[in-house]
Amino acid sequence: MSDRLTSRAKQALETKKKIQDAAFELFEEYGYDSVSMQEIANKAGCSIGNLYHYYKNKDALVLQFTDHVDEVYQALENEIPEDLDSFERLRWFVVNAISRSNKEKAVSLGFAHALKNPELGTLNYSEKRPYYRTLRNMVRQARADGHIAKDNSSCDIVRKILILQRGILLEWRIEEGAFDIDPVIEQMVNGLLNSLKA
Amino acid sequence: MSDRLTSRAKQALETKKKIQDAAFELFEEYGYDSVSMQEIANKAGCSIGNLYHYYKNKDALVLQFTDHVDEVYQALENEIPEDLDSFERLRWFVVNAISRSNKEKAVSLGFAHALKNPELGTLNYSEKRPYYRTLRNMVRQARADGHIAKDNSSCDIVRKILILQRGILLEWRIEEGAFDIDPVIEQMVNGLLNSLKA
Amino acid sequence: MSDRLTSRAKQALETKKKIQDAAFELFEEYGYDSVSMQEIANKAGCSIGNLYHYYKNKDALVLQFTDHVDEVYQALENEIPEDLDSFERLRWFVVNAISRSNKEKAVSLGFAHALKNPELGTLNYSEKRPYYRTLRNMVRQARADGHIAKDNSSCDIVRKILILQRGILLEWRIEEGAFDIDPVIEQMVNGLLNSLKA
Amino acid sequence: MSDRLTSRAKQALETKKKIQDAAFELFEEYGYDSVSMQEIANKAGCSIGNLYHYYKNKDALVLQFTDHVDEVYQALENEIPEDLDSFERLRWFVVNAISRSNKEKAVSLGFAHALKNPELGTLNYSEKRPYYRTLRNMVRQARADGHIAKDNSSCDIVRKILILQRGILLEWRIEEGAFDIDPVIEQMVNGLLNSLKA
DNA sequence: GATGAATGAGTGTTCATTCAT
DNA sequence: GATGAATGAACACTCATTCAT
Repeated sequence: MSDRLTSRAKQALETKKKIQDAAFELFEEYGYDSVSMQEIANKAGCSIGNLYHYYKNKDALVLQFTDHVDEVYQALENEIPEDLDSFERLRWFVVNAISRSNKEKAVSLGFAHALKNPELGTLNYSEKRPYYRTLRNMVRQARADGHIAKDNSSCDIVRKILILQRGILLEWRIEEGAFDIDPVIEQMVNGLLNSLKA
Repeated sequence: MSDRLTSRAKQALETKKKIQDAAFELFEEYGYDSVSMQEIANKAGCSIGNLYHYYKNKDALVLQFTDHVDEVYQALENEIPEDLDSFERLRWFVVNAISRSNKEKAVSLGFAHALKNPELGTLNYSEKRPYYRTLRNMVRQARADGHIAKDNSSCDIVRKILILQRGILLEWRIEEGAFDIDPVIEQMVNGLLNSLKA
Repeated sequence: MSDRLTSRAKQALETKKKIQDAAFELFEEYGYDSVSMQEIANKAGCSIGNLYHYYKNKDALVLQFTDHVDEVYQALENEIPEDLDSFERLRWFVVNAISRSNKEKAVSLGFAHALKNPELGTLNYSEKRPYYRTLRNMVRQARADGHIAKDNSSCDIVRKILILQRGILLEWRIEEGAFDIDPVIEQMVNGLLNSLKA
Repeated sequence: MSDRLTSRAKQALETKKKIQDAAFELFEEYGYDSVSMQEIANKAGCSIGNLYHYYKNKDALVLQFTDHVDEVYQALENEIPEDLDSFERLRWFVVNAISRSNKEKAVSLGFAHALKNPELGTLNYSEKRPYYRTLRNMVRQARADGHIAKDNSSCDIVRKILILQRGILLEWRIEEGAFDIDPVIEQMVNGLLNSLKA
């Protein structure tokens, strides 16, 4: 009996995974709006009804990706090399956050989704979003430590970093990856942060 | 007789204007995809059929805005102060192009539309787009005149400028205009161009 | 004054002719259903409103062609050579009626229209339609004169003639004129009439 | 369990049948173009959406009928009595093909559809259409066996047969079945074939 | 005589979602 | 757990027709 349940549970997990993957790939290729639940079901090899067994609605399907976004950044925060000063920590974090935004399926899909659905406010600045809070704290620390000129408010600096990040990700989407992204990130982040230096 | 004709023509122009305005405002607020022809007709105070009397289809309604985009930039090119050197010309043009992108209905709606419909490739880099060509020529000139370090290719520089422009416009859209955009443009463009200096 | 009216009247006739021709050519090429009033107006070089000035509605536009159909047959009746006996008169009339059906724009368009709009009953047999009456009278006469076997009712014979006529016209439409129609008419009519001979 | 599945499947089949019948009857009565999907749904007693669950689009609804046309003729070919000579085989086949064209829903609806949509070329002569190929082969055989006068090419003969077939079917449609079709078929086919005899 | 702006019901089609099985 | 039949509102778009000018 328990064996059977286990195999059931296993199958359920597998099905959920299949749906997840199918949805991700289709959203990635055609965009949220252009993919129908039927198509996801077909690709996942299950019925429409089953889709709704695992996800309340279509939005829930895409939210599972965007929900991981903050986890990605939080993981990154823990990877910051210990021996850097607050300014170098900020530089390291920003460069790697942008780079990873681009490499992590979850983040890049979340970004694409947010672009197409601005009314959801997914990208809006909010002190509650862990990523924004982290960024702001790091900027504040660097500023407090005298690395950054005082005529730049931390709020403005965070905004400029976000502008850079989004500009790069957007360009990457537009040009469909037709350039070498890491040097561009490095150069532009350095350009920005150096221009803020005390 | 001529008065009568005029009054008919006038009314027609007014109706077209009403449709134009209604479409623009609805697209601006809810995005192209989320606005139906019925809603535009309602807001314009006319029938759906009349919408199609003036515009071949929904796309034609949005294209009337986006088609003017390059004209806006071309007009700007003619406004560049005469007495600047090639580097200052570039700086002036980029700062004002971004600023105007944001103020001109046509450009900002075109940008929003392009974000939602990346498959149209409206924003893709192409030597044929006058704006991109102008930008590239100005960068080349500044580079040829020795204002820009040779380790930056003009292609890369144009890309970085576009990244900045799009990042700023996107942030402005996301935050719904909740910050002072002109200083941000000025500072970030300066930051970028200074970092490229020879 | 009378000159002006005359020129007005002339212009009116010309406009009507233009509309007629435009409608005919478009119906001929694309079929009644696929041609819109707007397209006819464009081709005729006038406004939609003017179309309705001359014709009550779209049906009236096509009916002007079909209304001429009976005139065509009646004209033909008067052309029958005088010196033939009643059987030969019938043969002559049927052969020429079919041939002319195919050559006269009015008839061939009327036929096409009737095929596409069977619900109008345009082709239905009716003692009132002059063509059918003429045909029937000629058959009766030939039968009365002993040229036709009595086991064929005139009603049946008329039907067989119509079957032949319509079959040929239809084939001609289907194959878009890709065969020599007159010999086919001659041979098939002869084949039919000979098989009816007393 | 299997009962339950069966009942679901049964119901689905019934619904599909209902849609099929509703579509057929409406197309038959009013013609393809004049029947809307809404009307079919109403008559079938289901929603429009469900129509599209079973059929990709309106065309698919009519094609299910017309697609079977050649099968009907092929089945007929296999029914030809064995002991006939090539001329009698031809006569048998033609008489029965016409008769069956009229009795088989598929063929008669296909014919009606083709009449209304000549641009589709459904009825056009083509060596690829099995029915035309069969007909041609039988004519050739009869001709080779000396049953048919050499001054008639097989191509011409096939055309004449088709003219007869279509003329009869068309007349039957026009007169809405108001005559006894089988004797007419028999007599006219005999009349034609006898007139071709060597 | 002539214009064309305006109407609005109608078309085929899509799709997220529900629910009986 | 899983199915897929069923829903129906919504969409972009068409077009014969009217009527003020």
